[in-house]
Amino acid sequence: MRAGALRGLRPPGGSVCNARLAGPTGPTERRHGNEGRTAPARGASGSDNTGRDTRDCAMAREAVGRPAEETFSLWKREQARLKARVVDRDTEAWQRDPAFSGLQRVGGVDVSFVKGDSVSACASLVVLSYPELEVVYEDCRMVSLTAPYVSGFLAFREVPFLVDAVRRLREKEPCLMPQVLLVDGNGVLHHRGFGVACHLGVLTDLPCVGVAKKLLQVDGLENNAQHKEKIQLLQARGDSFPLMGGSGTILGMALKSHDHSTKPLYVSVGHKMSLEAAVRLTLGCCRFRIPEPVRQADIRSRDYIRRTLGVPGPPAPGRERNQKAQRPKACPKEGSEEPAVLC
DNA sequence: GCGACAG
DNA sequence: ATCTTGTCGC
Repeated sequence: MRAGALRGLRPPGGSVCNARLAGPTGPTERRHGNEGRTAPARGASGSDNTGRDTRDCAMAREAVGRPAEETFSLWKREQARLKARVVDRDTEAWQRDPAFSGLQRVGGVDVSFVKGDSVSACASLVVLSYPELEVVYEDCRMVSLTAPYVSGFLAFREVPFLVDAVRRLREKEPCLMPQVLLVDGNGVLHHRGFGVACHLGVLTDLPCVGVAKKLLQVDGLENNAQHKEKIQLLQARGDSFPLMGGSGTILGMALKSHDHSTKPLYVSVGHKMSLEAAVRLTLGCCRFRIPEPVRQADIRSRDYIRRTLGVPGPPAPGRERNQKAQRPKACPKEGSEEPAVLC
């Protein structure tokens, strides 16, 4: 990688012992459709389903167990409140341009996990030049998740750390602020029309696109035989078909992003962008099946975890990898081959 | 008991 | 998300 252009690398953050957001669950939980199911338990050894383990270690880990029903009420209210701020049309000039001229920086975010742990994770934000798709900024940071994964509420688990990353970028390298973010997950293709891509978009005020690897089965959408037939009809990179919800609204598009990929991507509007532009941009960012910004965020966050856990050395002092060129350049060298992505 | 389930 | 070896293909 071009170390000279990378910034924002940080030592692992202190593992703050956050209090759990939601208390242990009672046996009277009610579930609605496919939503709101608890993530698979990952107890060290024989895990009992009595909810005991979350009690015993309530101070140490969290993000396990099912939140109280009251928490879901709060989360739903918050989603409804923020949903009113979503803009589902193009707001920037480059979005209307066939070649996206004017677009220079595309961001990608992701959260990767430490294998046997549902709390420790690495949140990453990368910025790539467009259309070169070269990484010009990287920020990986260890975080302690406080909320468990519950389908329909992914944002409450991951978004706070992604907003933090955007804030750090805004403070330290505002010139590298991406003009759009590709998010691993859905936008308006969601139980309540407000997925993680919308959530992050509203909180950062950045255009966002939701890119999911699997179909979220909501509003009548099903990964059934008919859906699979449509997928098989996708011939070449760029082929797509609309995902129409029960109300007749188009919630997103299934997109074949690579000539040799069987599974499509599920693209939906996050914020400040039309579905048409979202699909076109996603395709413009694909060297492989996964859009490069999201792919790089994923690769780098996993590498960060591997390096952080793999090197037994002192976790605190011996940090700082080869930070060759600290300054990527607010002013790249004359005649440099650096893509012109700066302000 | 089995299956479903954005990440 | 993560657990996992080889395997098929460019």
